[in-house]
Amino acid sequence: MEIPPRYNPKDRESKILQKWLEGSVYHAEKDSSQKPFSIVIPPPNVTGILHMGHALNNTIQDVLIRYRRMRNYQALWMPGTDHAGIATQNVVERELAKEGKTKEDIGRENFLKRLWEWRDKYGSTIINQLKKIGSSCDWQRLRFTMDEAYSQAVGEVFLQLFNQNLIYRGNYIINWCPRCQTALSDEEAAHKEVDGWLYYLRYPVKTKKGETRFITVATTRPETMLGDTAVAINPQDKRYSWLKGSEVILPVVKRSLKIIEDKAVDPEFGTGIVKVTPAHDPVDFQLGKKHDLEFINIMNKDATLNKNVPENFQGIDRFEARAMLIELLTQKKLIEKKEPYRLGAGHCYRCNTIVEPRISLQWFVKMKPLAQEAIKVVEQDKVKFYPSRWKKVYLNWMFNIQDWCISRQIWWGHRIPVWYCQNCYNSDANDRKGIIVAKETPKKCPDCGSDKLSQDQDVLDTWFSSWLWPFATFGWPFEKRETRDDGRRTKEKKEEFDFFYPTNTLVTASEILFFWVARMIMASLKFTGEIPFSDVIIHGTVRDDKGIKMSKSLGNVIDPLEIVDKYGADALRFSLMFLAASGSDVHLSPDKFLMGRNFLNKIWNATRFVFSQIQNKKIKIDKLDYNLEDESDAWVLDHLNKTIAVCTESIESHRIDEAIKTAYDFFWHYFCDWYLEIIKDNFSQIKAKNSVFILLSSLKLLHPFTPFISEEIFSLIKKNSSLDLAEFISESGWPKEKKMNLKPRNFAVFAKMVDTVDKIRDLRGDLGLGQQKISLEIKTESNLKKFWTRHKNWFCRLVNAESISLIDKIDRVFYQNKYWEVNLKIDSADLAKFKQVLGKKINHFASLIQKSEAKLKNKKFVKKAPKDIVEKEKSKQDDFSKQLIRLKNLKEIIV
RNA sequence: GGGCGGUUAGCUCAGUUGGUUUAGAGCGUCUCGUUUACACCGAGAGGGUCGUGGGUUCGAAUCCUACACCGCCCACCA
Repeated sequence: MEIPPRYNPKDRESKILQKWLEGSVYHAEKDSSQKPFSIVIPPPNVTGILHMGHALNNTIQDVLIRYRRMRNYQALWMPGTDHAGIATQNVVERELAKEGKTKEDIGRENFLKRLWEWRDKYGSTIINQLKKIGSSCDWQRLRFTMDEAYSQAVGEVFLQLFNQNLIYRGNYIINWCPRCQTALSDEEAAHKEVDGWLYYLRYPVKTKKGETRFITVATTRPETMLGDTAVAINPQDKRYSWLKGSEVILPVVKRSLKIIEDKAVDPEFGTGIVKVTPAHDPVDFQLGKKHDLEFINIMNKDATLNKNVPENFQGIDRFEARAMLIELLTQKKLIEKKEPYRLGAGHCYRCNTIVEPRISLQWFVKMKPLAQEAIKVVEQDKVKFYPSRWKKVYLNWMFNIQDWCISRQIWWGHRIPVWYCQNCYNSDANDRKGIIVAKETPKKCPDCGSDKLSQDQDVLDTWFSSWLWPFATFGWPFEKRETRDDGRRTKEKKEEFDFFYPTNTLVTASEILFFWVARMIMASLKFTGEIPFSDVIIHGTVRDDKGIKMSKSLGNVIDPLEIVDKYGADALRFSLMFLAASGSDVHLSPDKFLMGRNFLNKIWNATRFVFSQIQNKKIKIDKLDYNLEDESDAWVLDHLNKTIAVCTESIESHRIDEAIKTAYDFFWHYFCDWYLEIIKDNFSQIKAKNSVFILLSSLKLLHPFTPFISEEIFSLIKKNSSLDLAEFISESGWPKEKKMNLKPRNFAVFAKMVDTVDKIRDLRGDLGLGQQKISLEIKTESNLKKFWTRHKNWFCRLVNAESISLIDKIDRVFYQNKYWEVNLKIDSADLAKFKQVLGKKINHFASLIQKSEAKLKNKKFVKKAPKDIVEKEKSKQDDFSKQLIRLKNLKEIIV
């Protein structure tokens, strides 16, 4: 067997991936003999291209899934993509624009055709990328939110909610994106601070006595004044009591404004008088409803001003109109002043355009009734968040939940399953007459019998389909059809659903806690009567090395696929998991991935070493076993056992970074740096088998994190041994602690030996010995002499010594512990330097002793602290004193 | 305005219920090393009054409190 000295992931990963996919290793099915474990993927947008956030999110899920799979669960990771209404439509619209066309030019039907074509061509891009980074989803189950079966679920949910009066249609103020030309939910209009101005406008007033006075109102959006229908003051505000009975005239428009009083007006802010624009401000909208004001919509869909404003403003964009107005009002001396002001403005989460509050006829879901149960399950920890602080955030949002605007004025998505009777439907009426909600196209209006029906033009918010993801992906609802569109019978599907659902863990970023996680909990409880998942892991945001969120528009992204290309998917995954402490943000720079690459190379070379030795010595590895030849075997096994325990416990408690750090540390710093170094010149058959055992155990521990290299080496071991191994490492089981009769004293003594190596190496440095060979004199108790003889060879090699003599009388002690004292015999040394070091150490120990003494002299400490702590302190002090004496002696002798 | 998180070595971060840590890791810096697994390596060094001030305690990086700075989320101050 020829193993090259460098691991080259590029060659191997694609082949391994191929093998996995062909072997259907990641397909899970109902199997009553096994326990289920399931995760649904947060479906990436079909338009998605893998970014670091995806890599982080999916690697965490993959670690959990691979771990469970190895623990012999039926581990199902349900994959799929989201149709991403606005985002996808935008992409195809841009494509059309390149051809000089708009979607209106080609019509709805053709446009949808284009969208499906686009999806078929590019929609699997991100899926292939997920495969490339090793995501072990059950790819046979790939779902899409606009699949036929999935769409059935969406329709069913709309119907149920409508029938239960939880969906209604009405004219309300919503967030309107003038660029996407659709309504948005509150969550989709991200509030961001914007530098702007607070303008103080003067409105003329005709008082009861017929005088003309002025009032001043403050606004950040002067153009909305064209839609003003009132001014409001606080009823307590005596300054303006004179206003009652006067007439306020809206400048430019010359409309008479109502004067209303409302507690909502803060007398402290601005001038204490508010201009009220009921059709273009959420607060004013409420005021308008309350005080029965006139609602004047002044904007078109694209935020140009409409025919309800004076002619010279019609067709002008809102911001241009603002500038024009300011100029005009300035001329008329109707602007008192302007102040710089930071205001919060909603931005479209798809295109970042400032949204416009606008009244329009939309569909809404009543959320309060849905929230009740979803609050309970989280309060009672039936659904748990990791880290737990998100619980509060979730609950706070739930308590203040607002109704959800679900209609979107776009074409790509689930068409709203509503038909209006052209004969008897009246959109202004507050009843449901002439509204037909159905899953199939209805023929006649049930109210009047007319056959003139027209379907709602809008589609549903994308999240209205993704909130069903944990159960709709399994084929819910089950009652309605005999067979599913994938040919499987409904009964089978239902059984499978019962087996895997509720799912176990959801892994997601905090950004979609409200968009998605909260809504899934509500939908699942409502429609399946169960929680969708019991654990929610919320990971951090991926940032660059300056701490700025990675985003394409800022140009500070690191492309995960580039990292895969350069260093391999394993390196990408390893570094991400190593750096991602639970819940905290991940700061990345390209060099962070070197850590992963280097580690892979280390694994590779450890394997190379073990197998080259096995080959050279013609050792046959025919059985996977572990034997204690000497203390080194016990010592390293003990560490392996601890590593397995910690790793397992860490993954179970969602502390993934800790798991990988522990495995890494063991492999590199115990197995490679010590065990392999120790056995190098004593590579016996037992040691060979032990090495293979440890290697295999380590690979299994690492497999969830670095699946490719562990699979590769696993099959390499399989090929080059007579071991009876499973075909894939994922089928070979999770490592168990190997119980052996390990005598504690044996590895305690051995551990001291390891420590002695460290200390002698330090001394070599302190003495400035360079490459000088030394010889050692060791004084130890007689029953440890055999022990020393046994380990002499490797010990000399690791400290660069020629010989060790075991003596009974020692005249100089460079190092001591409770088992032995060591003298270094040297030809020459840098004594000045050493003296300095000794001085430093003497001071160090002196101060430690002082601290320790102070503690022990403190009667309260001795009295109140637990006994073992006090004992420990005493022995510490004892040890320090011994060291101090030794160092002082040494200093005297050596000088 | 409310809430949350952070502040530990030059950088990025661990440090789980206060005492086995004489505050650790990775990267970077410096020194030494090419002894046939690995220079994508090995051996070592330097570097921290754990944001600041109080408090609780025998004992605080760890718990409480106030403050400072940084970041995030929510909210209808026009």
